[in-house]
Amino acid sequence: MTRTSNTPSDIAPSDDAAPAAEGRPFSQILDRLRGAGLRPTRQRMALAKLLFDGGDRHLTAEMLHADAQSANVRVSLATVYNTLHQFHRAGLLREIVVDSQRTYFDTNMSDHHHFYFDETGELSDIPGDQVEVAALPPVPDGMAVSRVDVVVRVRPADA
Amino acid sequence: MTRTSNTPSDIAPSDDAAPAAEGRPFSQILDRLRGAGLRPTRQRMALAKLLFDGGDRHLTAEMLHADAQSANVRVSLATVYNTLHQFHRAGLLREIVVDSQRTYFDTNMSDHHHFYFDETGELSDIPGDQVEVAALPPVPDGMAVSRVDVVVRVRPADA
DNA sequence: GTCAAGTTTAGAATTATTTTAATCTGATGT
DNA sequence: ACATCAGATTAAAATAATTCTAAACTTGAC
Ligand SMILES: [Mn+2]
Ligand SMILES: [Mn+2]
Ligand SMILES: [Zn+2]
Ligand SMILES: [Zn+2]
Repeated sequence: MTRTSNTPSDIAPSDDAAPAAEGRPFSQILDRLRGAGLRPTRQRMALAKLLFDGGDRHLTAEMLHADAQSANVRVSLATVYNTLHQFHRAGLLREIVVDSQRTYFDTNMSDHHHFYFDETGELSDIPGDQVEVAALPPVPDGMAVSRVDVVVRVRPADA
Repeated sequence: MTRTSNTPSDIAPSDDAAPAAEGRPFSQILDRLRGAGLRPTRQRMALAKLLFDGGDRHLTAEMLHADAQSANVRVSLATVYNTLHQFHRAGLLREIVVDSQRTYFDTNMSDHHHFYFDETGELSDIPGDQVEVAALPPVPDGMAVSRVDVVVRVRPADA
């Protein structure tokens, strides 16, 4: 039992023998970070947990930061930004541009597109197979497509 | 000849009998502004000219402001922003989001999509008929599609 | 020409994000 | 366990795009 100090004991101020309301996949997250060459620090672990534990999410740095505070995780906003970008580079998150003035990160890495609700600034997924982008024109010389984004902007239908 | 002071005489410091190198469509622009319920002020006329005189363009407020300065048109950046948004509301310009941190305006109002060159931050048009977005999923209840944007992100092919 | 409403603008304010530089922590070697 | 240091976190300052404020100017109508 050579445990140095790896155990993330204070990720949330819960009892030691927590009721496992949501918290098994520690090793999963750990592996994910390790696999990405990122040290599993307290804050990265906590953020990863918040990000990946509950289904697909679209969020901004501010939102994740708020989430963290709610969960009694102490992280600076700067770290949230750092972490989001690192996760993005590591291929764990997608960055979505639908609104200048707000950068969204998407935990859903599968091939898909988005509805964007202009009013509320919210995003929702459109499964990749429900949109068909047919017949792309030839890509400019020496260039390669890195991604095709389809954004369906919607607003409340009037009357 | 009841001309009060409508003649935009100092849009550029050129001779009075200019060689017409590029400058006929004054009435066109005038009508466009009037039609949009916007007073044809010196700065709006000048900006409209810069915007609509030479083919399709994708530009930011800063870019247009620089353009104006080059053309010896004195406009504040605030006015450029105001004007771009007014033109947009009036349906003379399209606003494109491809890069948080930069708002592009597009003088091409026809139905079309875009290539986005991540490296350089440039945009180029893809004619509407060269992309087919087939099979959109049902739009969420009470919502109506206001626009479908397809952005093909490209980058230099490596090797 | 007069006047009100609409415009322009300098400069301050806001907001999202990045940078700085100092401090801390995790991993490794002993 | 202990030292060590590259890598991580952070408070605070800096940046950059955009918007706001309020005062000064134009426009269009009468
Ligand atoms: Mn954000
Ligand atoms: Mn801009
Ligand atoms: Zn998504
Ligand atoms: Zn365009």
